Amino acid sequence: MVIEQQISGAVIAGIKALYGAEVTAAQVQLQQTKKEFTGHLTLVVFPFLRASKKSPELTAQAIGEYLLANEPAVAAFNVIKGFLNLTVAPFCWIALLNDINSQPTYGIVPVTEQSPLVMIEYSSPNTNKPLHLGHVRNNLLGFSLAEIMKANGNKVVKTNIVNDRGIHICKSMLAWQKWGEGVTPESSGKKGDHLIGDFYVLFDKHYKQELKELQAQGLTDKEAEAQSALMAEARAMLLKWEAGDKEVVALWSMMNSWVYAGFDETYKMMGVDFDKIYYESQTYLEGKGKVMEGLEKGVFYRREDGSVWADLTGDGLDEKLLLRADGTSVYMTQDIGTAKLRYDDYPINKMIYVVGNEQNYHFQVLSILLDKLGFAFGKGLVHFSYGMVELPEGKMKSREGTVVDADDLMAEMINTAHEVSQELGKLDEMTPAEAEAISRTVGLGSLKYFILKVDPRKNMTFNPKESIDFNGNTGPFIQYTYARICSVLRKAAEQGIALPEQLPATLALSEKEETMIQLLADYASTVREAGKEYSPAFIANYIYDLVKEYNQFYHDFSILREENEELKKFRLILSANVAKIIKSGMSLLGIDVPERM
RNA sequence: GGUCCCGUAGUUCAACGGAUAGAAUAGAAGUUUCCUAAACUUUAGAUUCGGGUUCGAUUCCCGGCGAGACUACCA
Repeated sequence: MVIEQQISGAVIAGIKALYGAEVTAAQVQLQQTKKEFTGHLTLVVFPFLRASKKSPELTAQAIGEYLLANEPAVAAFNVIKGFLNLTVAPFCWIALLNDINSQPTYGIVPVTEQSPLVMIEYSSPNTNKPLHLGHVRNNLLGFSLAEIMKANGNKVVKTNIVNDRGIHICKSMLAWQKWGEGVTPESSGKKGDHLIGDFYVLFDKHYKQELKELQAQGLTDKEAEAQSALMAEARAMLLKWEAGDKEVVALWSMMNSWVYAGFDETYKMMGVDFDKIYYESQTYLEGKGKVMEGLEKGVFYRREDGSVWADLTGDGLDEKLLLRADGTSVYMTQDIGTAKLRYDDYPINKMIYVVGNEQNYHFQVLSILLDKLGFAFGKGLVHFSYGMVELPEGKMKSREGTVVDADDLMAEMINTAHEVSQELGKLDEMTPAEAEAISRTVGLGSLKYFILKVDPRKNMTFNPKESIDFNGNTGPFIQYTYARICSVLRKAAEQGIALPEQLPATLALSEKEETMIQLLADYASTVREAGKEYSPAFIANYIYDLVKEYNQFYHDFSILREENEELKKFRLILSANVAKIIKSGMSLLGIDVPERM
């Protein structure tokens, strides 16, 4: 914030004047003063002891006196051990609030023609099963990250690479042909992605059964797998698909279209979207050319069996297969191909992959390979690696049926929100449509905030049995505060109170009010930080702090009953700006805030 | 075996190397003549262990213990 920079500059000048030493801005540690102490900002003086050659207390005292005499923004100071607590002059706070109030998009850096272009890949589902809790974290993080990058002045292209080909898809197709021919999403009343997922499970069930029977005949596990007729059929189908067999491709297209319709519904409910979707079926042959190029340049090498490899032992990694002996691509080859396609399509300055941390190794390798192949962006690619969502009993396992389905989860959250709202009597004066909308906003807000407030890199635990809280550090708590501020502002408008654009600098504020302004101003640096660290959690935790502080403020001061008109207007403007920041910050998380609830 | 992550109140999460490690929940006790009580106030409770670097370590380094991921000619 502005005041901080100003004082920071004064400190640098002060050290020079007092001790003749040059210090960098990085050495000036200005942090918010802890609640137990008097002051707004605290300077840690330990880094300056070498220059001052005095005790921490004396050094702090000297710097404090210098600032008091030379920096008008500093109104008072006190020294505790090596910490110099500074009190900022009241007029600065009013000026700061006036500044924030004059900017409808405070803290947001505008995107211009010259802004760098960031491509963010996220979601990237398989078309053989519906989205689950892990995808929910991916989607929410990806969408929020895109919003945060935009807020930091980047052009953003959101992209999704759909894994729509391969043996797993064939399994669903085969199961449908064998045990469900004629069934459609309409006839079954199921969402397309769920229907296909069911067939995938059905295949697995029959396959397991077959293996069991083969093993009963005395075959080993491996022999049984090799002899499985079902698996052989699936493989045959994949070959037909790759050969462009009309019937197989037609079936594949039809079933995929069901899945996409299902996914679209889920994405819509979740509130996420994409600017450009790539399909693996259209890109999986790309990359081969690049690998051959690398082979010619001598970056890669060919083994006797014809397979192509990259030797990464020089980078501390292993050898990596890029083309099978039969010349077909693997995952890595495809990622090289899609990278090339994307850079052909867009002038990308930075590429961010939102992919779980189980693929850390893959992206480490990809980065090196792209770099070796001469892609300028290779080294700079960002693998936004997020942790797993675990259940109390451990990792989600589809085989054990412990997967939490995304659609079910969202429906349940909305349902719970409805029940809680009803119990609290919040829905009494609403039409069914309004009640529905509020339940949805609150239920989804609760889920989104629950996931986004956690440091993305860390694994997190989700307990489906204990539904997500609506009290405390939660989405609804923030939404509620927002709605309440809206209500106060509505009442003020009804009373005909007109708010001025600028507040007079002479207004005397309490400590609490100054703290609120300080907190508000921090929004800008929080957004910067979140962009730099790729962490929506910073935004979430900041908003919570702001809201918690505001709630106490709200209770301590009766805004509308304040008799001093100037003060009343100040508090209304402060409240309006808190609401503005809440709305802005929550939108960076992809969470709606209702004006009434 | 190798590489990489992680370990903080009962639980879920915080803490650029900075002051007495913060919140929320669950527990105990309170606050509705008052702008929305999904709120507020009080209370009790934690850094896996052992070294090192530092004025100062939850944070950085080394080692032990514990949990997880990766180490596929799957994607």
